[in-house]
Order: sequence, then structure tokens, then C-alpha cells
Amino acid sequence: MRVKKKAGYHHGDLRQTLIAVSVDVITRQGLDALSLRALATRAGVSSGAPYHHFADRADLLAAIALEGFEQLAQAMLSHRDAAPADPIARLDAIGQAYVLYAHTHPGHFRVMFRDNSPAGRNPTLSAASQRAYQLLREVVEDCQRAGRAPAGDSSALVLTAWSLVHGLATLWVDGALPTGRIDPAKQTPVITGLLGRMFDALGLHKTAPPS
Amino acid sequence: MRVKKKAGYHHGDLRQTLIAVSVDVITRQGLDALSLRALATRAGVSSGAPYHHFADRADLLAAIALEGFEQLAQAMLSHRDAAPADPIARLDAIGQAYVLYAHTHPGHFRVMFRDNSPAGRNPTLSAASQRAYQLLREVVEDCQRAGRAPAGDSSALVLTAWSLVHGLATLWVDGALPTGRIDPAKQTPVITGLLGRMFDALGLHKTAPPS
DNA sequence: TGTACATCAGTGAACGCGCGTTCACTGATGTAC
DNA sequence: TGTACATCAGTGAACGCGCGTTCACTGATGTAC
Repeated sequence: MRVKKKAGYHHGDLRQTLIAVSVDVITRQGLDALSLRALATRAGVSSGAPYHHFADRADLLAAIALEGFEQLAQAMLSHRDAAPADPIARLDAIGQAYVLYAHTHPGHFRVMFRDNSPAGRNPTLSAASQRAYQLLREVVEDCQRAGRAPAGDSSALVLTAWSLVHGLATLWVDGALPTGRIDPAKQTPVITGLLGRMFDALGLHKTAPPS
Repeated sequence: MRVKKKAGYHHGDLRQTLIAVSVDVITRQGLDALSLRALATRAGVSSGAPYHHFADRADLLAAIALEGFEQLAQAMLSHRDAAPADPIARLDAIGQAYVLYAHTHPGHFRVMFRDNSPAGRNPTLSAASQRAYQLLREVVEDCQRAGRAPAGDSSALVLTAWSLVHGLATLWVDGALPTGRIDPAKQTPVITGLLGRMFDALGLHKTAPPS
């Protein structure tokens, strides 16, 4: 991940390089270990250089979070569209995409959901995170319309689905699962599948035969 | 929360005071804002004093996490025992206790599940966290035995329940929920209730009339 | 009850360090003519 | 195609700061006799 200088003085795409190196550091050593000075050194650049691309440390983190939310939404979208045209299958696919994204991009994920996360104050970031939320909401409401989930206000169902995948992702990324006893890679599809079966079981108008 | 000196030179219970002040700082300003020096000042004590009670900063955080896991297990236990003698009702109670604990003790909660959390390396801490996990596991297996949850290996069900309440707790504590649109205080019992209904709906041998 | 002394839990000055950020500068690049 | 010049994106030294931690010290407390 250490980056070799490209063509002498001018770097080429230092901004993107700084983001990539930051994510790598955060992934391996945690957010607290990220300092702009060390980051610049690892990127092969002097300590002042990052300030031509980011106003300050917080601005860099906001850029990482933004990239993360965009990637997350993209992952959810492509998983959804690759799934069979069945609302429960699509809910399952979106849930798996969420957990998988966190596992494969722990650096981004940590920054995205940092306590005191800037999402509340940064409109761009806030909009990007809501896009991912909307995808989840849409598929839950699709389930409701198909009678594959309890009818009525969707918000509790959406929050249930979100909490489930977010909790699993967080426990996994934070290394909080009892080691050896639980394999999150294997459990993820089981758990998202369970969520689908549960929604289905509580749906009022069954349209699919019981499994 | 600023602590007035008690009886001159000797503090009385500086160790507990340091923990309490730390939790307060973390709750209000986040873990990164906690410095031992500022902490000592807020506790009304010189900068070297904390080292008579904690080996270093990490040791202080481990003590906070330990207290947190003990309090969490206690909260789960008392909620469980206050609930009706019905496994689903008890699962619901334990789940609510988990989310409620996180909301009322965000300082502890953040330290407990810190990325790079020391729980993996500290046996005392690890044991305390597993005690809370065991409580959840027991109640899930009680549901299975009563035919109020799918039979078989419990681990996926336990992880489902844990992920659900942990995700909700984390999203709430981190302020990641869309403000105004979702009220987690109201949604918590709805969601834990939904979990119970879902487990029940997938149980093989129904013992209660459908609601 | 009084005294000597060991131990405990503070003080506060001092250390070295790495950090975020600034700034005058300079080399590289792109554009107008 | 060649030259002048504006702009961009680097350099690297310097700043002040707060931090974790150490240490020689001292006041308070508890205990043995």
C-alpha cells in the first residue's frame, strides 16, 4: 500500500492516493492511529502536501465517509439487481451486500459510522447515507406490497432490517464476536435468510407456497 | 460531574471517581476527547495521581469496559426476571435491556465495543462479555425448547438476536438514525417485540394461540 | 493513650514526542500569443 | 514552434500545543508496641 512516487514533483492523483492510504491505515490500525503527518509520509509526500487537497483532518475523513456511502449504495444496488425478481430475495441480497461491504471495507465502514460522525452536519454526506437507507426502505415496502411482510407503517420493519445487518456488520468489523465459536462469513447469509423468512412468516397475504 | 475535593490530601475513592468522570467525558465528547491529564484536572487532582490507580490509559479503559459488561449483564438479568415466565417475553425483555443500557450508558457502551477493543486480549473482560452473551443464548434456547423458535443449532438465532439489538443500540448511540423521522425510544419495544413474534412464527410447535 | 515508623496516595515539575497546521518558497505544467 | 507568464501542487522548516508518563517529594493514615 506504500505508494511509489510517480513522475517526480507532481504526484498525479494525490487526493485519491491519500484517501486510499488512509483507508489502509484505518483498516489495519484503527482510526485513532491515523495522523496526517504519517499519512503524508506513507504517501511519499511532504507533511504540507495534503493541505492542497483537504482543508483539515476532518475534511479528509468526510471524504472517506462520502466515498464509503457511495460504494455501499452501489453494492446494495448491484446485489439487489442481480437477485431474482422476488422482494424477499432482494431484501436478502441487499442485507448481504451491507454486511459484506462492511467486512470488505472496514476502514470506510468505521469512518462512516464514527461516533460524532459528521453525517449530521454535512449535507452531502447526509444525502449519500440516506440514499443507502432509501434502498433498504424500498425493498422492505416492496415486501409489504407483495404481502411478504406485515402491512402498515414500514418504519419499524426498515429499522429492524437495518439494525440487524448493521449490528452483524459492526460486531464483525469490531472483532466482538466470540472467536472460534462463530464464523460470521458463514452466518451472514443464514441470518439475512432468516430475516426474509421472518418477514414472510408475518406477512398477511401469502403469495408463495410455504417452504 | 466535576468533583469537589473531599477531605484535603487523600481523596477517598479516586479510582471510582476517575472512572465516573471518564464516562461522563466520553458520553459528551467521545472517546478521543478523553485525556488523562484533562481527566485528572476535572477530578480535582494532579496529573500524576491517576497512575496510583491505573497502569496507563488502556488500563483505565479496560476498567470502564469491565464495569460496563457487568452492568449490562445485570440489567439483562433483572429485566429478564421481571418479565412474565414466558420465553418470548423474556427474550423481549433481555433485548430491551440491551438497547436501553446502551442508550443510558453511552460512555460505557462506546468503550465496550471499541474497535481494537481489548476484550480479546484481556481474560477478565472477555469473561464478563461472555456472561452477557450467555444470558442471551439461554433465553433463545428456552424459546427453542418451548417450540417458540426454529429448532436446531441455536447459534444463528442467538447471533440474529444479538445483531438486532446491537445494531439498534449502536445506531442510536452513534446518532446515525435519520433525525426526526425515527424515534428509537418508541421503536425499541416495537422491534424487540417483532423479534419475538418472528421467532414465534418460525417455531415448529406452536404452544400459544396466534395473535 | 502516646509515640515511632511503614505505607499509602497525593503533588507538581519535568521529559520527550508527535501532532495539526502554516507559510514562504519553488519546480512543473498549461496557455496565450 | 518558441517564449512569457499565470497557476497549480509540491517542499520542508517552523510554530505552539497538549499529551502520556516519570519521579523525587511529602502529607495523611494506619499499626505495633
